[in-house]
Amino acid sequence: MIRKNLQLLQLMETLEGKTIQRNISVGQRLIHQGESLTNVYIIRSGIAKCFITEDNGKDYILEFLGEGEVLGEIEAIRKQQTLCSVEAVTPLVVYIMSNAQFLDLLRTMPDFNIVILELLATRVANSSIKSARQQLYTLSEILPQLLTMLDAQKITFTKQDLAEYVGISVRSLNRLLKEPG
Amino acid sequence: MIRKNLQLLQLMETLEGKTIQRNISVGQRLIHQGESLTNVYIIRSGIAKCFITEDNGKDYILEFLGEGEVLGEIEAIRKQQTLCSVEAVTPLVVYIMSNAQFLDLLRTMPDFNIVILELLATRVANSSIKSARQQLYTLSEILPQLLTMLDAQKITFTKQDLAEYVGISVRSLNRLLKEPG
DNA sequence: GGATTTTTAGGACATTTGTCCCATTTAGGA
DNA sequence: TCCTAAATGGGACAAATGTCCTAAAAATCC
Repeated sequence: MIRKNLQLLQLMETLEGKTIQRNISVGQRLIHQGESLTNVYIIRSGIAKCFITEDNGKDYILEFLGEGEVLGEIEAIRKQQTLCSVEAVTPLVVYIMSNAQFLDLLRTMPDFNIVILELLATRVANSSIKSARQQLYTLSEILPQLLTMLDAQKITFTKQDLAEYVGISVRSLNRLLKEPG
Repeated sequence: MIRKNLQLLQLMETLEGKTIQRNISVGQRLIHQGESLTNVYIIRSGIAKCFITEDNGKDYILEFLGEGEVLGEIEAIRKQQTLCSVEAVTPLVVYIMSNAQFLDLLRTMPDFNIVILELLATRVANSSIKSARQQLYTLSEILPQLLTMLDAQKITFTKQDLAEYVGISVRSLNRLLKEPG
């Protein structure tokens, strides 16, 4: 539900001094879908949501990202425009490095390289599992698990965010929250 | 629709002699979901489908993979069991290397490393876009694009495969193919 | 404190999709 | 060529989800 990468977080701590940090307040948008990025961000603390806005105006939340997760790495590696937007769900502290710096670390620091490889592989795995679940199960089968996960974290999401995460309308979400119990 | 990676294909050609090849016939399953893998495969020719089977017995096709695409790299990098199955849709020729060999290439061959990084980044991007589309649009909005793509390729998929790719039942697919026209 | 905006809840109806089933067509094997 | 199995097409009904709308509750601002 909320991804973390403590390994990378540790690694970033060893790099302090070489990186800049910035604070982002709730609701502020760090990355705008479709723009060109010049920096890569790594979350030091807080939670962000990463979402795609489609032409019909609807949003789909891909993931909630927490400590040690990277933003903009896909774009830096592929040298393309951003495919999603990122917004702070709680106050954020992020490390900032330029694309060039990021690519350089990948090239020259084996530990960093392997951590990013693992992170990307994990992203593929998670997003594959998520979309398979959403396509093959009814929401009433998925929701219980989701609610359990939510209980485990201390943050409360808005209904809107929850609905966008599972890819349904708020109306349907409300219905589901009522009926099965 | 059918992913390819010509860059990696070229790279593999330069490595011939160091790798083994194998032929896979139509319908044969190369990778079984949940098993432990000891090898990484790279498609030299042909098309494979990569799919997840859920507990309720339904399948969801993540991608169709063609020339230069890799199989089992996620598992080799993460050292975990396979998250999906892979089956030959057309006859396949694949390069085979051991996990150790794959990880070694990543470590020692910068070109290989960057190609795999790009490939993983592209996977994340594609799968994100695919699931956002499927959640936010009605199938009747997606199907036309899909059919256009299909036309471009020469292979014909079974209705079953098509339905599993878009995550609906064959019945619904048939309905959609009738009505809008 | 009162006004305003955001969030939450849910009724009513339309649309989409699934399930179950059966008939027809196609492809392959003996 | 005949037989069987797989693939295709579609009817009828059920279930899931969306859309539109309205009202109450909660949060925010001045």
